[in-house]
Amino acid sequence: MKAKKGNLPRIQDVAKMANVSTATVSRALSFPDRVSEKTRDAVLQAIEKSGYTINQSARNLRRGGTGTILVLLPNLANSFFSRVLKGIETIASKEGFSILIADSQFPPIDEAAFGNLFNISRIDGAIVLDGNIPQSFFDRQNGRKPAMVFACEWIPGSKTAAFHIDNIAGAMMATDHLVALGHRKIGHVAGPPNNVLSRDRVTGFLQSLQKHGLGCPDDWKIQGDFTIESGVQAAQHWLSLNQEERPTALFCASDEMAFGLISELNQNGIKVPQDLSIVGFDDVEFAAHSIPALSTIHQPRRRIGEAAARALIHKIRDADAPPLPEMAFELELISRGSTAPFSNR
Amino acid sequence: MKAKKGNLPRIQDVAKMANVSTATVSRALSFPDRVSEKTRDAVLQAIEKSGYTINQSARNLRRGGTGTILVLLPNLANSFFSRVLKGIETIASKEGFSILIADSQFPPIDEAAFGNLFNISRIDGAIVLDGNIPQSFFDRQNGRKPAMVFACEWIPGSKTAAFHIDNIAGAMMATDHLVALGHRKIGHVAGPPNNVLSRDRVTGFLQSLQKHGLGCPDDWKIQGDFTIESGVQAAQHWLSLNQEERPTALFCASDEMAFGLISELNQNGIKVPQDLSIVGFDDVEFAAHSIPALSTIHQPRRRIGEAAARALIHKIRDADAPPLPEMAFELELISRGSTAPFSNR
DNA sequence: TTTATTTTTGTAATCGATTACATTATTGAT
DNA sequence: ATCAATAATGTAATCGATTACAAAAATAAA
Repeated sequence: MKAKKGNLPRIQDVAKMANVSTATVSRALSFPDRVSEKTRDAVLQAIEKSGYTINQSARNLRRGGTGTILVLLPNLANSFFSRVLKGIETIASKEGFSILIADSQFPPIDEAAFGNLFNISRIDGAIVLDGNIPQSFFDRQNGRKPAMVFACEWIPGSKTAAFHIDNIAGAMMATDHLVALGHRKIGHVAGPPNNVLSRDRVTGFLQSLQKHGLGCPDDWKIQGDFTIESGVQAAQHWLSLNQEERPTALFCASDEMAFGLISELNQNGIKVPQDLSIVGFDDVEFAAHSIPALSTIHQPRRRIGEAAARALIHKIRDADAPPLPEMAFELELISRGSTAPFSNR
Repeated sequence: MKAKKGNLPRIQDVAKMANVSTATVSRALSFPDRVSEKTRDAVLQAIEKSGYTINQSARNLRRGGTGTILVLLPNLANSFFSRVLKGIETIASKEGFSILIADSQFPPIDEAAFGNLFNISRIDGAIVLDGNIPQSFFDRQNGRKPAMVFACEWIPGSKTAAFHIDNIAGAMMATDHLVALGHRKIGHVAGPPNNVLSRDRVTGFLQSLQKHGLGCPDDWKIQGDFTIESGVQAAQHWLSLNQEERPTALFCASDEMAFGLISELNQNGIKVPQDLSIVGFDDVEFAAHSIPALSTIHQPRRRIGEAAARALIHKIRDADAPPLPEMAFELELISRGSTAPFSNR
């Protein structure tokens, strides 16, 4: 009962075995109802016996779709994204899509590489988690483009649906928390300057200060890039400031930076939160288990991933359907051990 | 200069535009040397002008390959894997392969889902990072199977090439370190019992103890599952032990568990390393920045990923070629702040 | 110049599943 | 029992690129 030539069994082989036409086999697989029970059983049995599996390339070619969605993220190694990915995967696999994952920063993606990935013959749609892809990469595409949504990050001004939290509000919550604890000298460790998230978080930070009649001198605004390492550098910067004029609290635009910061301060004998209060952003898994546990803004990463995936699949299935309703993702300030009331000492 | 019907431009359209046959266009793309410079330029120009991109499904169908490799990992959310992934991606993209990533535990993969993924018409090969896939899933396949290698984990007894460190040696290094610090009462927080890594690490742990004439009562062998949460539970277990008969040092089979452990102990007033020394395993990025910084066994995750990808691609290109030479991955004990010499107090 | 060799190009079959359309079988209504 | 309507199945064209084979063009050798 082998397929001839030592090759894989084809739909032809199954058809012959079950004494039906290839069309019937195809229908038995794709539209079971359109086939009588008797033949369906025969087909299924032939499939089982032959070990037939569908040839995806052939199906994709004929159907003009791939059942694959691309997830483009800035940094695979950053644990922040893995939860979002998990949300995407949950939905995608439930809906019968595979996901293709690519890292847009490493190796840095150029137009050619992008064009090769973001191609309707490879993918049905894409979820883009990187707001720094040049808009021109998308515009350059001819013909039918894959469906697309943004998640977490987005390109400002783009019309494409984007699923993300309100970063300004989040930053305000974090800063308000520090103010409420009695801090008046509050600094900020920012993300990379060309990043939308960084910008919104700086904005929220400043809005909160303004609301409370506080200001922030330039050297309390520390430039980082979301990595642990840049948190370490931020600590160096803080240590270099005049002891009397240092902030007594810092809002970090990411948990990772907060960890680097706290660790480096600790090496230098500075205690968090006694000497300095720190709030992070994201509530990565580890935040609850660091020492001290990190106060931070929780964002529902997994739900963001799920929402983005749902919206994308919706768009893939019917490009002209009205988009799914926007949803708001709730933020939550989680107060843990890294923040404490201001004390004069 | 549009393709007709509002559809994507096809190779036909390019051919017409460049006044050559489709065969020539195809050759200009796949074997530039087999085409005269003049026609090549004409073709390239036509491609540029039409915005043509190749239809991958058609190419895959005809060529009988997909240019895609699957990476099957147990848990996307675990930061351990992201570095390995990065290594895989570096090589894969350099060699012109895309990677398809799937999570084997969530949602738990069943035979049908596995068969759907691990299918020669979808992928050219797979890198499997999960040693708990039932062997039967692989055996059940008919016909030509995708190429495959294991990385990090593997199925004991399988003939398939596997790229991983010597876990027994690593566990011995970790345990030796504790012994060298003067500890005599040493416990172990193990990984999930059905996991090859756990088993080898337990073995190495016990071998080291034996070498030094030490033993380990059963209630110093704590069952975990590699997660932070199970580290927290291990701490509870340790705390529940009779104060006089507790281990003074613990070897954790993963850094994640060590973090959970240290954090929970800290909550209960136990200081690491003063009251208890702890070594982890893996040297995840955060290990250098936790408080205290974690002593651990460094494994070159990225290089493992690269080696696995290289070997797989080698196999894909020529299934019968002799396999690439095995390589040893060096381990390193990184001694940081979580371990200290035994003191009687 | 003529012939042999090599390079370049074209024609048309092919990969394997899907589906429009045509045909046959079945069911139900009268 | 007859006809209409519906269900089930089959035939063959099709998706778009690749490539075996054949033909034509260019180059080298005589």
